[in-house]
Amino acid sequence: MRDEVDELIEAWARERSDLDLGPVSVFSRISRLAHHVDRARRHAFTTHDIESWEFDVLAALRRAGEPYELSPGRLLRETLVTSGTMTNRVDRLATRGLVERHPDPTDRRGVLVRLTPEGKDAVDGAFAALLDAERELLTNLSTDDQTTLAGLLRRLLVPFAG
Amino acid sequence: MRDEVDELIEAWARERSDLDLGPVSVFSRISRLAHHVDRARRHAFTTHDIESWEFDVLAALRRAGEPYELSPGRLLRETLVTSGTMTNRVDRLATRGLVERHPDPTDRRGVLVRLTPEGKDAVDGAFAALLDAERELLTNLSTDDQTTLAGLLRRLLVPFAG
DNA sequence: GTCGAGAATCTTGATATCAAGATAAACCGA
DNA sequence: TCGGTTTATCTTGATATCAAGATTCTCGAC
Repeated sequence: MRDEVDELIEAWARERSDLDLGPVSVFSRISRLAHHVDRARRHAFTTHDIESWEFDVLAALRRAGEPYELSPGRLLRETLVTSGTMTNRVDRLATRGLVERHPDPTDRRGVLVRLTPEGKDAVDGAFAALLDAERELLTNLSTDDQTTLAGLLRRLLVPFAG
Repeated sequence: MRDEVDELIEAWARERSDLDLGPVSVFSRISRLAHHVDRARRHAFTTHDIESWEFDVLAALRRAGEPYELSPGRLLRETLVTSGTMTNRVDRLATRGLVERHPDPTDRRGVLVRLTPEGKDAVDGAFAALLDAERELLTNLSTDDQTTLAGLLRRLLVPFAG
């Protein structure tokens, strides 16, 4: 079965038979998959009246466990955005009542962002919907294939750790 | 070897042992890899005074082959952006002299975007740099592993074709 | 031929993001 | 305890993107 990237690579091969296009077969697929999955995710969240960026923040707080509290700095490292973006996100989530800002008792420069009960309900509902949608996308792969794939992706991701 | 997503999944498992987190192990890695690769790509392009979005458009024209000409509609489907975005991109590339707009002789609604010689040089140089950078990221994988990975990713991507 | 549905492109307005800089507090060596 | 460096957060200004709508043209049915 052919995909969009097969065509892309054939086109390149016609024009530049001198190049090794191996990297393209991996990274073009990763980029394009990320784009499509992003759309699917956004769609899964519409039912739950939540946006992808909101989920990313709420989920980081949720999986941190009780008392569902992290600093903005920690949140921006978890979600791969810049500090300005995180300030803006927390502002808007606080306006919606899904998180609250509290002063960090151990560091007067610091702030702790805490999930409200409403935020916890929202993220739990959205996460269930997200898992359902993503499972749907995996139907073409056996459980073993999924494990293999996750393992190979991990090996690409390790160098970016920390 | 552990990666960022292993920690993310362990955190979720601590909080929600009732959920099957299989999909996360695949799609979280794909999203995060896309983000990191995007940064690496941007960095590879800085030397060539070109931006990622510029490369995406120029590359689509380049691999189309002589006369390096595609419609805006075709370009936006290749690069997964909306029509407003493509209008803006072509405007800026034309200002830089890397592409030219020509009327489509067979359809008076239509336009053809054509690569200039400067645009061709720019994209060929940038592509070489991109392949080098991406090859670097693949050093942890054998050729066989890369083939396996590309094959598994293809099976995820096929449903999005068309 | 004419009309209406659909297609191709561009325009507009709103928005989220980033990079760089500002501010304030903690830390640490002398 | 003082001063300089680092850390944490927020602010600012510029920019790229998207969604929705406007415009212009094509094409087939009748």
